[in-house]
Amino acid sequence: MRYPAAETEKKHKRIVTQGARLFRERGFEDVTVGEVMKAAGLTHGAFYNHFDSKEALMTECVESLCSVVDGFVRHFDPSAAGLDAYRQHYLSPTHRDSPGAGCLMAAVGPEASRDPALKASMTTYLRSYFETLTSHFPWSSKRRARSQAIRLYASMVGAIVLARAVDDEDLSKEILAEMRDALST
Amino acid sequence: MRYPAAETEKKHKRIVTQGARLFRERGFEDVTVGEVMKAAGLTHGAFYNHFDSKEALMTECVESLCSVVDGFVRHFDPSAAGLDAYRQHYLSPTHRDSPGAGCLMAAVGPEASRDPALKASMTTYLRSYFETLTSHFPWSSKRRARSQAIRLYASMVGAIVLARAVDDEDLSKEILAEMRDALST
DNA sequence: TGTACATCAGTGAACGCGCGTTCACTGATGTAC
DNA sequence: TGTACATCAGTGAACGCGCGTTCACTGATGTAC
Repeated sequence: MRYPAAETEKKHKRIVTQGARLFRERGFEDVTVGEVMKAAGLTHGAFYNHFDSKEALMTECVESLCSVVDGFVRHFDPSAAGLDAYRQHYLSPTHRDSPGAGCLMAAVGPEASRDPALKASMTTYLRSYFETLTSHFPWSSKRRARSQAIRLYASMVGAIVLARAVDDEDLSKEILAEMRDALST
Repeated sequence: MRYPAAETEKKHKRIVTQGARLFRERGFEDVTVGEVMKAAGLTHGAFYNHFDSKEALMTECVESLCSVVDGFVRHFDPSAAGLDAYRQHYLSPTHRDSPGAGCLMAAVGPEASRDPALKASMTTYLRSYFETLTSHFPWSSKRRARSQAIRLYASMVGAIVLARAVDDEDLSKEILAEMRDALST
């Protein structure tokens, strides 16, 4: 049947939102088109009215996260305290345990690296992330802002990857705590 | 036909070696049992004479890398210069471009986190890695050795993940260079 | 030492399943008159 | 305003393919005698 015209774009966005969540939770390959559509409240057959392929959905999900991340970072106060709060949040057990709502790079970085189309989107994502961090927070000097943003982000991504890969809560917390201490200096 | 008894163990090891390489290059899920067997010079049907399942091969591959990593790290001189050489190597474009021969955590950390059996193996792997680093290199003090090893390793993993996720050689090199500079202080 | 036979790792066809994708069909919406 | 009809996003069965896994078969090796 024909559906309300205004609903179509809403449904499209819901598919992207759910895809972005599921892909971060379980990886691009493990999540099926049917699962994403079900999470968006539709059946799998309608998928190809919105996207050319699963690959097209994957890249659109990555692209959609650029502005999400930008908005998220700008939520924090543009002060030293805000930067500290951002760091604390990134390195928290809450973030570690919520990959579906967390950092894209830490969740699917290696998998995305192997797919040329995703890699292109990830490049845009990372550039945008660096620029947001560099411009939003007060770094020790203008010249070193970008360097410090890159170092901070890379270190935090590594810490979350390690903390998530580990079975032992104490070891996992130790890793997060070490990185929090290292970066708060 | 019956095969020379001494060959069986050699073939088993070849399967594990090729699996460990392919899984790091392309991820656990994307690599097929047939591909691993072909790389080991056998056909896929013989696989189940060596392993109960693909999952069993995956965990054995991770376990096999514990001693490989230990041997690799101990190749470096147990001095400040040796530690520096290790850092330089880890953060080199060569390592970035050779995931199949490189760091397991940077190659498949997020994917391994989602599989309980792999996660258990990864925990052993990471513990062993930390212990090797802590005991082999001369850190500023005995008390801070473990802290510094954890911080170093997590930071380097993050840098490689980011450097690999990026399409642009300049940006990728910038990330590696930033982390080299940050850690050589 | 020589002969007969049991063993068992390796082979490749086949199975079952789940995935991405396609397609004929549906029927409320929006439009033409 | 009311009526007839074309539209097109959504549905769910179906297709084709590749994967992990199974299995009947092979035949050189190792053993029994």
